[in-house]
Amino acid sequence: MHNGVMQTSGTELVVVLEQLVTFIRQVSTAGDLSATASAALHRLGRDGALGVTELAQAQRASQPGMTQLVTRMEREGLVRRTAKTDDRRTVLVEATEAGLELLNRRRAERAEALQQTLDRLDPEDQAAIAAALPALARLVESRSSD
Amino acid sequence: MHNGVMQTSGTELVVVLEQLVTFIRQVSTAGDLSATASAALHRLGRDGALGVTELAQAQRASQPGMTQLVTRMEREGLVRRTAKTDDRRTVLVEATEAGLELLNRRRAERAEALQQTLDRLDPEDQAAIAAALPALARLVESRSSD
DNA sequence: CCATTATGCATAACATCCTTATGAATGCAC
DNA sequence: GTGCATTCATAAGGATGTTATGCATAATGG
Repeated sequence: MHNGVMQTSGTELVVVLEQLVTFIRQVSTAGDLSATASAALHRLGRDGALGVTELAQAQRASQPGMTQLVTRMEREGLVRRTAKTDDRRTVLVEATEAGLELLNRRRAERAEALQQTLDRLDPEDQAAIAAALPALARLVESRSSD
Repeated sequence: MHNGVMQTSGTELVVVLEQLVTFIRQVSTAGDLSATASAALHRLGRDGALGVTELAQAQRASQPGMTQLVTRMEREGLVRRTAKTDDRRTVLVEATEAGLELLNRRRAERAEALQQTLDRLDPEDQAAIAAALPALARLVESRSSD
């Protein structure tokens, strides 16, 4: 490549990401989750039990909306409400086994679809993407800690 | 780890993309578009005028749903309905200037937010991402032509 | 060339999922 | 304890999606 300045362009990255977003959105069909439901379940899978208000803020959703979403997901067996021992106002929400399994299934759907597309690329392109993965991981990492 | 080949992993890419997706979703606030509206407008901006049914299929939405969405976006001045000369059943939908401008504004929002995060990365990470951009562009390119 | 069938869009009725406003229970500060 | 803050739930309504259906136009086949 160049040895000069390799300017990383947010604009170019956004254009690519926009298309990957629609791609991913169309591929993940298992479980019939709304966007908010998917994101909330994802969060619970990563961070463990959270309060309803906490979860709502994390998803930029209203607290009543999150209460209702939790009720729906609870009815479908994806999450469980538990009491917080030291504060009886708080309701902790955690993913059930079925919820975690659904997450994995959806991720597998996406991964497989992506993999098929990756496999059709030139080896050099595949290598370039593979080489950028750690950097992209750090990008989202630095993002989530604000 | 256990082999020498630089294997591009769909699974790892999906994990990173999932987080970038939520990031982007939270950043794009201009115009207050639904996910479907954003995707449809994006499509119109890229591919020009399309029929309502065509547009619905592209977004995996129902045709009546797309009719209603087009009606709403038309009311907001984002798209325009025009007649197709050689088939009077078909209604062609195209983005207006205001629609295209809104697309650009949303993209700029996303790009700026991403850029700020990119700027905080190590130069090597920035370079790795920049180097992977053409490959990622080809990835989505090969995707959209199916 | 006319009857039949297919296609494309719109409308109606309804479901889902979000919002704001508000209430009830619990915790905290004084 | 009284008053205020916090947390979740409920109620009511709005936005946005769905399926079922109708109407206009086009294509097809005797």
